[in-house]
Parts: sequence; C-alpha cells; structure tokens
Amino acid sequence: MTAFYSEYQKVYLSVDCIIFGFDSNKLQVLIGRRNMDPGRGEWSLYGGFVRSDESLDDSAARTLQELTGLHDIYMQQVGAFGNIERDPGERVVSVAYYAMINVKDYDEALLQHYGLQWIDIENVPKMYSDHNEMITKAHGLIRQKMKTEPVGFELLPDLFTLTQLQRLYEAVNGEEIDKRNFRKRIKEMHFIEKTKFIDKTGSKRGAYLYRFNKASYQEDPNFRL
Amino acid sequence: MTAFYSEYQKVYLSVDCIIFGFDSNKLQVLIGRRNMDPGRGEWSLYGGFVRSDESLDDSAARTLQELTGLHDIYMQQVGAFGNIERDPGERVVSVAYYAMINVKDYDEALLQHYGLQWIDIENVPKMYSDHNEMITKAHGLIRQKMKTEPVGFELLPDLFTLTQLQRLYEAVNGEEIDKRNFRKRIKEMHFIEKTKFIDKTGSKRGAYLYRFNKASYQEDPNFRL
DNA sequence: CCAAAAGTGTTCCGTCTACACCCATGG
DNA sequence: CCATGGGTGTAGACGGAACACTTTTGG
Repeated sequence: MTAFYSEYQKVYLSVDCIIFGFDSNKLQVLIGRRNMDPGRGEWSLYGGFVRSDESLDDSAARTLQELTGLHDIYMQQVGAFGNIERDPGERVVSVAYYAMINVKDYDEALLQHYGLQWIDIENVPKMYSDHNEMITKAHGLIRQKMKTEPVGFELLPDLFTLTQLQRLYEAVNGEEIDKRNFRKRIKEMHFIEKTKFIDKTGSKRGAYLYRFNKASYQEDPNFRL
Repeated sequence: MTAFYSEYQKVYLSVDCIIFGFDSNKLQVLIGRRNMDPGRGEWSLYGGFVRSDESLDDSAARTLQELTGLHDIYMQQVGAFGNIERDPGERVVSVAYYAMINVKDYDEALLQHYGLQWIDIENVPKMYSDHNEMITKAHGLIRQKMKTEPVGFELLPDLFTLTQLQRLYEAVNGEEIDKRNFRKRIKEMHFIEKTKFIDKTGSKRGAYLYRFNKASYQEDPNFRL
C-alpha cells in the first residue's frame, strides 16, 4: 500500500439520496426519520457512507438499492455538500444524488420497514442538517432536466395516459399547462407512442395509453416540453 | 473528540479548479504541469487537498487565491468526481470548481512561477486523470449559466466594449452572433450601461465602453443572451 | 341524463432572424 | 484615401399562447 498523500487529512464521505416519485398528481420525495446519532429522530434523507471500494455513483446506486430493492434506477449527482458544521458529530462531506422512481414499483412493505414516507415537494418539513438545501437543489435540477430530456417517464409506469404525463409536468413546474398545446407538442415527438391499450381507471370514457420508445428516441433525440 | 462514525472509512478529499479566462477572442482555461507523484509532469488542473477546518467552497477559494492572489472570485461547484481508479496513487475524491477571472487582473509573474498556461478551450490537451471530464462539464455549466445570468462580466474588465462582450459570447457558445440582434438585446438590459468613455485600442474610430451595474441589475434581474 | 375526463384546430401576437449600409479615424 | 472596426432599423418567418366545444360512458 503506497501512501502518496499521507501528510493530508482524510474525511468521512457519505451519499444522500433524494428519491422522487409522482403520485396523486404531486411530485413527492421519500423521507424518513434519522436512526443514528447525532440527530436521531429528525426528518432526514436516506444516506450512507461511501466505501473505499466503490465509486460515488456506485455508492449511490447501492444505497438506493438497499432501501428500495430497485436496480438500474435513473440517478444523477446533485453536488457535494461540505460545510464544516453540516454534521453535528464529525466532519462529514456528503454527495447528494437524486433518483426518479415509479412509485408503483416500490414495495410498500419496505416503506413500512424503514419508516419512510412520501411527502409532497411543496410540504417538505424542516429536515436534518442541510437536507432541505439538497432537496431544493435537486428539485431545480430535475425541473431543468425534464425540459430538455425525456427523463420524466422514469416517474411513470411504462404505459401512461397523456393526462398523467401532463399532470407530472404541471407538478414539477408548479403551473398549469394548456391541454391542447401540450398534446400538440407530444404529437410531434414520435418516440411517445400511442398504444392500443386504454386506461379506464381515470375516467369513464377511458384514455389511450402511451409508451416512451427509447430506441426510437435515440434515432431522433429531440425532446422539449 | 467524539467518534460517531468510527466504524466507517475516511477518504482523501481534494478540490480542483477550472479557471476560465477570456483573451484574444477565445475562451481559455489555465492549466499546468502536475508537480507531485503520481502523474508528475502531466497536464493538470490546479488543485489541493481539503483541510478539516474549511468548507469545500472555502477550500476552492483558498486554492484559487494561492495560485492567483485574487480574492472574491466568482466560483461555482462543478461536482464531485469519485471513480475508484481516478487517482493512480490512492483513493482520492475530488470536488471540481470553476472560476471566472479577468485575465488582466492576473499577475504574469505568478503564471511564470507556477508554470501555468492559458489554453484555448478548443485545444485542451489530454490531461491527468479525469481532468478533461471536469473541464468539459465545467464548460457546459458556464455555457448554460451565461445564458440566463450576468456572469460573463466576470471574464471582462469593468469597462468593456460591446464587441468584446459579443466576442465573449461567441467564444463560449462556439458560434457567431448577428451584431445588430446582439446589440438590440443589450439595449433592453438597462443594467448594461453605456459610459462616456471610449476605447481606442480596438479600432481607429473608437468604441464606447460599457459597464455592468450590479445594483441596477438587482432591481430588475432579467438577463438573457 | 348528467357529471367528469378525453380528445381535437385555429388565430393571434410577440419574438427571433436575416439582412446592408454609413461613420469615424489612424496610418 | 482607404482599410478597419463601430454603429444603426426593418420586414418576414416562426413558434408559443390563448381559447371552446364535442365525445364517451359509468353511475
């Protein structure tokens, strides 16, 4: 084992996950009660320490997988948070990641087991340390991202109605969208494909279900909403 | 000294600075030769280890100040880079920051002393570790940022001509801009003020010098270029 | 039969884009 | 006197925003 940098100090490094979901026409985040000192019992994001044999991205993926059982989830880095006093115990620098999951894929039992709750992004309580800041920054990032990249589908089932999709965009941006204008724009994006299936849970008449075709998107990657 | 997390491992944490400048109508970055092992002699960003008594932001500011002698410089975090093999010596996670400075404020002697060079963003050589990736990401961020926030002025002297400003935006985006359309948009932003001063170094006729009025911008923070 | 959501086009207005010529001056 | 960069306005194209009614069906 070499020791190139032995004169310098090391720090604890953790990852924290902002897990976004979409339900009841609201953008939501998954939060829980912190189960270790310091700060035990405060509202908190789910996180963990980075191991020496894994990259930051891997660490975030592992942490999310521990919590949800889900693999291959869309995750993006939010940034590193490193104020000295951010952790009341010791110096810990944390790298935040956000994830977007389909709430339906999530095992209710796990939610119970970890004591987690979905909270509307509008009603996030005061949280441990700088976790509010992380959530705010992550929210800004997905808003930006969803305008130009087809990542919103991560929050929906494989098959979805256009109204669902519209409600998602309304929830993320916090403002209403004109239905006809919205659908006009969808029609231009050929990788959002109408299927022959109909969803009757949301209305009496029923609405066509659509699907995001990733392969088709690769051929003509022009997304804008 | 408490030890809440003693069961976990610590890692080395560094900051790396992507220092942007603007000269000869080109967007440039300041790079040097790495002066420590491993990787000694390779092209590298300037960086340093984070001390246990400073935040990440402070660490970046200190590192930049060591190098340039400049205080109160515009810096923004690019993100954390943490692949396992990113440092050939030991596990080091690095947080990259970009800075925007006015090349004229920079002491030439320091540049010599540290063996640094300004390199056009288009001609960045193969660099140590993941530093190319950091530069690419930072470049993307300033391109984005400069569209909606008045940060480009950080790269210019206090007084500048409209042609200089235009060349800056052309350099950052890599495409030419129509002069009349550009000036029309400037005219709408009242916080970009024409002064009575004239610069004659750039042309025989001379061009009016303009100034960014920060206070005036705060009152009506609408920037778009 | 009616409430509730699905579905569908057109017009208008503002914004962005393209474009060409005169001015002032130092050498 | 001419080469060089500074400075100015308009018209047409395009894209985004506003806007209302018909359809279907479960209860």
